[in-house]
Amino acid sequence: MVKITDVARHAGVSPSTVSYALSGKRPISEETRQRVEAAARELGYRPHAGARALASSRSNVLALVIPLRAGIHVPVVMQFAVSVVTTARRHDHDVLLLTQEEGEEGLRRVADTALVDALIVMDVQLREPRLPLLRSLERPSVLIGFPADSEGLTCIDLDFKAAGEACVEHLARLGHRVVALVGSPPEVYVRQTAFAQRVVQGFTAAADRSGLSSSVHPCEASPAAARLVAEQLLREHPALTGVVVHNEPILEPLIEAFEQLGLRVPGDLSVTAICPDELAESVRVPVTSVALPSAEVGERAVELLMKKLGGSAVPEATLLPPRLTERASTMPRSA
Amino acid sequence: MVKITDVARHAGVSPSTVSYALSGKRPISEETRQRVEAAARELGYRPHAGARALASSRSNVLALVIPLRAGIHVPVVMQFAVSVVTTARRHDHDVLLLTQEEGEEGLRRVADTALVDALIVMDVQLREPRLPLLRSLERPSVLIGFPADSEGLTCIDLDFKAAGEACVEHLARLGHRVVALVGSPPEVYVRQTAFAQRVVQGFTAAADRSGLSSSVHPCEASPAAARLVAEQLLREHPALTGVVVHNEPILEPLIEAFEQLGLRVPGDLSVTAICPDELAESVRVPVTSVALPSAEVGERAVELLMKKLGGSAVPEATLLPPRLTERASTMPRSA
DNA sequence: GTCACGCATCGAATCGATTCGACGACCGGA
DNA sequence: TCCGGTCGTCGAATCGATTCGATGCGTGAC
Repeated sequence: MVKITDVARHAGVSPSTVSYALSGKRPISEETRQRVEAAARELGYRPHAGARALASSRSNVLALVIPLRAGIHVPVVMQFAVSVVTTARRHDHDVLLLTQEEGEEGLRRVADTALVDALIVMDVQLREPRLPLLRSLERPSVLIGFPADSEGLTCIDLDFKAAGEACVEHLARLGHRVVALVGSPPEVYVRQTAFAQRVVQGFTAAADRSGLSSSVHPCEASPAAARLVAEQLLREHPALTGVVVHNEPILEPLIEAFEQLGLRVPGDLSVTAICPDELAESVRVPVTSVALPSAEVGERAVELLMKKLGGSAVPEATLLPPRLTERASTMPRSA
Repeated sequence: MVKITDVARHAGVSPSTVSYALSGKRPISEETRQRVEAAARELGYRPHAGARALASSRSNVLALVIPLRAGIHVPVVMQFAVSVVTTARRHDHDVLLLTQEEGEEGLRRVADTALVDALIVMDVQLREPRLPLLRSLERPSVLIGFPADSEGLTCIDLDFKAAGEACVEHLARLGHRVVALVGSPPEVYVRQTAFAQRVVQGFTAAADRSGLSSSVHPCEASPAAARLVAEQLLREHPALTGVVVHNEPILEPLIEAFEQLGLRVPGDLSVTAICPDELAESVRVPVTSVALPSAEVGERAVELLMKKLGGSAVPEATLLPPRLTERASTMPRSA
């Protein structure tokens, strides 16, 4: 292993000068800097991560806590994770992967051992048990999602309430009067996952405001369950002409089920969804949707952390406004 | 931050004794050990990761390189990653997440800075450009998948060739004479992903051995593409009664397409797949399948690394034998 | 010509653990 | 009683960087 003293000797300067030349934390003459850089390059010098962390009390590693529970759409998590890693690398940081299984003890461990400088926590619940811990850690964190009491924490997410509203308003504008929300599996609501509830809030509020008749239907993430919900909807709400889907895996099966029941999309039924654009576009009938911007959320989350690490203040709440893209699955209600 | 000297003082011993008491690397009297442990617990002592890494030249971190390319089934990657993290934790290690985007430079960086002790590389190609680098690193690695020349490396994966064979043999045993393989998207073959090719090899070899007529059909991962392939199969191979699917996202759409074309599964067409059990069971007609044991592969990969880190020799190749589970999608060919 | 100031560099302390060699106490055997 | 050998503990060196304070040199002002 080549170390800083090797570089120093090779460049004819002291170790501290090497450090300053490479980090730029103190002015170094152009000529010396070039010499140091050349020496480092020639010898293939790589600062030892542990030594650096010890001396600088910065590990340049972020922790990312990912969920692994049922009812969460895996590709979204993955895309988010990739975006976090990519953005972190742009800021010269690496990413340590933690599963939720580790729980609070895991967070405490990586924070207290100084293994990481900061934390990103996904899948935040409305009543989030980890909040006291996160507040007490000496390391900054960013939550993906909004707990009930986010006081003193930094949170970011798509504005799911506004997303629910946007879908309803879009349908209302097209003249639909009876709408339904097909949501996530029941367990997602039972454990009070924040974003699922907010969609319901927005959906219901906007429907009430616009005087629409509305109903909410949780649904398991299986094609069979989708068919059941489709049948139930037609039975219980015969006048239904607008559907909002917030459940990625069943988007396509649900539309198929409707069509097999004799309803054309969008002819008889307009469908909108809250899901990744990629998914909305891959359905046979491309679906009008509010994008789930996982990549953007990941990127912004890392950037918030970097600001906090840099000592800057950041807003406690960052709500990304919904972006609705019209596609082939919605049209004005036929008279 | 509470450090080892604090614990030492509190327990009335020297720092080195604390270290030995907690690590067990030297015999310490039962009584002192208890005192040290009590002190550590009371003060909430957590060894500083950087300091520990510097002194012991072990970071207790593994690197995991995940693919992010098209045509790879995301849930499999995710399940694998989770299993790696979980197993690593059991061995007191953490996991650093790298994307393939980082390339060789990323591998070199984390290895040379001693940020990680060892590496796990997923999505290995037949002609794998990273091999020379991996061989030259001073840190052990495990590859998920088999490159063409795996000499001197440690590789592990499902035995995809045997998996392809198992599917064909199952169909042959049931009396089917004309079989087809619906495979991964073309780009997966073009870039010579090892596992995809091996399935084809096994499939073809077993079909030839059993005197079956066989054909291979790459397929994009979209329902529309599945429908096209279904139509093409019926057109070009009217006598077809057995299908092997090696493409997770289209498993369900493909079966639906067959049924819409008037073929009953398994009545007219027996279908087997190579995919996670979970997926095979969630299809409307549960599919006879060879399991894709991502969790097991992840676990075994970590354990191989731990052995290597411990100085033990490990086998260069670990091929997990295929495990075929009969479900509702296959039956003997009707006369 | 002298003094003060600034820039570039150096030396030494520091970060917080692990680990090696040494030392004292205690034991049993001769 | 003396000696060799364990067992348990300590002290000091070490890992490889960063960072603070100090120093020396050159420059410009008076």
